[in-house]
Amino acid sequence: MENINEILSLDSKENTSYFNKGDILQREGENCFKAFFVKKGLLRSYTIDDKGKEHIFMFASENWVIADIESQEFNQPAKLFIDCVEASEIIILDRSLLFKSDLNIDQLKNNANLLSRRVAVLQSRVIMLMSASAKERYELFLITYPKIPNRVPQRMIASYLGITPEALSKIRGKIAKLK
Amino acid sequence: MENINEILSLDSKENTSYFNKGDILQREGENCFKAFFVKKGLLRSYTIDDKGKEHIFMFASENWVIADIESQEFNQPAKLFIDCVEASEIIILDRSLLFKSDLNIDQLKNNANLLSRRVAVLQSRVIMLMSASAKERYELFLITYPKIPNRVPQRMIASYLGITPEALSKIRGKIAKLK
DNA sequence: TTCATTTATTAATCTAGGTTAATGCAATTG
DNA sequence: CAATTGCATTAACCTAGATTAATAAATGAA
Repeated sequence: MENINEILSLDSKENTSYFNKGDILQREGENCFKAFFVKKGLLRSYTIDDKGKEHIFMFASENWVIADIESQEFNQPAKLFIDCVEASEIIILDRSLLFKSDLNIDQLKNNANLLSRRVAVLQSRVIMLMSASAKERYELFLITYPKIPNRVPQRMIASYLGITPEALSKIRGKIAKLK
Repeated sequence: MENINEILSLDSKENTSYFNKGDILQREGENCFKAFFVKKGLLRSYTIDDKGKEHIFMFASENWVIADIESQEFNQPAKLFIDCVEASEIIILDRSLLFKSDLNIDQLKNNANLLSRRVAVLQSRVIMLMSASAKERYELFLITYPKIPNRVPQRMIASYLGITPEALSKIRGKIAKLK
């Protein structure tokens, strides 16, 4: 198998793995050379801090790739857990594919585009976290990812926004009252 | 001029621009197709929110590239200001260089590496903003970027950390007292 | 179906960090 | 040089969101 595009374009079930809701694909502390392409379902990546609190870094639904790029980039054990929010069909990719020597120009350009898009998304996330209130972040989340709220529990959205479920509930109450 | 590596490897002064402290290289709302490679000096990128408050997204010192990748990626006018914290020598690059059709494999791989590194840095920034206290973020900043604090005013570090100068001053007071 | 677990909501407190404001010091500028 | 402007610090007060806790509804397992 030569590259990501080839792998993903294959429609065979041979390279697809099937997971149940709650299955853990990657744990903190493990070696991590894998990326996970979501054919169907919904994954999330998250840290658990010293107080045992989860912080969701990212959701990945259909046609997204999720991975602990920071740990891979610096050759460290995983910082992120990755697990299934829904039963999911996943293609497991090896990170080395991104840098394999036999990739052609188009494949490399495609990789650069994927990474560029990811930088863009993270840039806007950092700016939001620094400059917007919890209510503003929630409202932007609803606009940016309108399908996610129907698929994940409230408390995970709160975790993604960097607030507690209680705070999100209060915000939702306030928004509902205004309408 | 064919690609970034070639441009940067040239030691001529022809492709270098010279700026003074405070000079603005990019303003919010402008078209932005440029990236700025820092040969010497220190740049920063930042937003200004609706209350007029600055939020520093990134510093770039020697050998780093700074750009508003989000706006470029989504073909939007710039969200970020970019200006000089110190007098600086800058090579101005066009974004299209990243995707030019005549780039060779090694150049493309180099681009992918740069982007990958950037994703990694942003991942850790997001996780810190979500899960660490202001004091923890400050202490990590000192470890991660030990040379920056000597070159920028306190208030810019506060802005990078997502807190006010007053809060940072209080934190520094507390740390100093413990020693 | 029943029982247990997870989830969402509400309310009473608490606190990290924001806001405002005053002071003393650099650093620029004319 | 004086004079203005910008910066760091301190302190009094304020607030968004955290914490804790109690309840009720939804989900899921046996």
